[in-house]
Amino acid sequence: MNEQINNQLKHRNIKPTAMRQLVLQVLTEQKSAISLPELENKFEKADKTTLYRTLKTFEENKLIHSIDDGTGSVKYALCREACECHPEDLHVHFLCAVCGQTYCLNDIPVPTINLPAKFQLESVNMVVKGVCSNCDK
Amino acid sequence: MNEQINNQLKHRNIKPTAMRQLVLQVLTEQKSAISLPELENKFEKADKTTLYRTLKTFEENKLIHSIDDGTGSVKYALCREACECHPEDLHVHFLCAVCGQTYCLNDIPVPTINLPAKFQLESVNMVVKGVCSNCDK
DNA sequence: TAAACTCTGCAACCCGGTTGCATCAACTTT
DNA sequence: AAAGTTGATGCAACCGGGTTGCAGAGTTTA
Repeated sequence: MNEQINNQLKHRNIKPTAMRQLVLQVLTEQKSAISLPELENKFEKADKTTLYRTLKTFEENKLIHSIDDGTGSVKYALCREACECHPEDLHVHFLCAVCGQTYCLNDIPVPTINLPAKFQLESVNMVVKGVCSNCDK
Repeated sequence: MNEQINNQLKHRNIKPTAMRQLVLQVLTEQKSAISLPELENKFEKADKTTLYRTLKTFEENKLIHSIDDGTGSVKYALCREACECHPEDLHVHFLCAVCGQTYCLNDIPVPTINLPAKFQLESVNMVVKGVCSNCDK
């Protein structure tokens, strides 16, 4: 049993059940964000609802964050350890129009926006669409 | 018959049928972006498919642009007359977490992003979520 | 051990979006 | 004007992601 996985769950106050360990394992192995339907396919036999609720639990506890890249299904990716999902933690996401993968551009923070008067900012979703370095050969 | 409406359609090379005139009329009256289900409700008797295809035609011809604000239904808003929906035409959108309305912040262009090497940019979707000036009383 | 609680799995549902197909309207061609 | 062509419209049905209700399995607590 991977101790690292359990520590991550513990760190976010998530009870480490077998399902959750497996799901976190899969998420850790991903290089790009993964959707619920994609996650389903990673398992031979796993219930959609359980995976759905697992992802929700992970998101509520800020172990992962969700990305709506406009492809029709929300994708999920691991948060960095210190992440609290506040506006200052947010980064840009990149959707490749060729391979359909969505990547966290962790090094690119979401630019600050000067909103009109009396507009309060809570969060920002910024998705850049284009061709990724893998597909631009 | 509103001549203005017909000119707009003509300007974008869209044949001015009765349905299209009506839909454009509704879109023109909106202060915020409108979704397909919302548009359906604006009409007593109108088929979802027709409205759907009308919006698609409008979008293809750059009369309107679509906004995925993460609420589950795509919203649409009029483009400005000279808009060609190129990256430099893009502006920020604002979703109010209280009233659920989505506004075009036409005066706020999407900030330029320096992508990693070999990443090509096509377009950007930037949605700021918060509380709008109407709800912040 | 019994009670309380949480997690899991199945079934069913909701809803936005989309497609196929038949019909209708408008515009061409002869 | 009749026939033919094209595109727009309307209906029905479908698809797929997301979500909820509920019962049963597993875990924790007293």
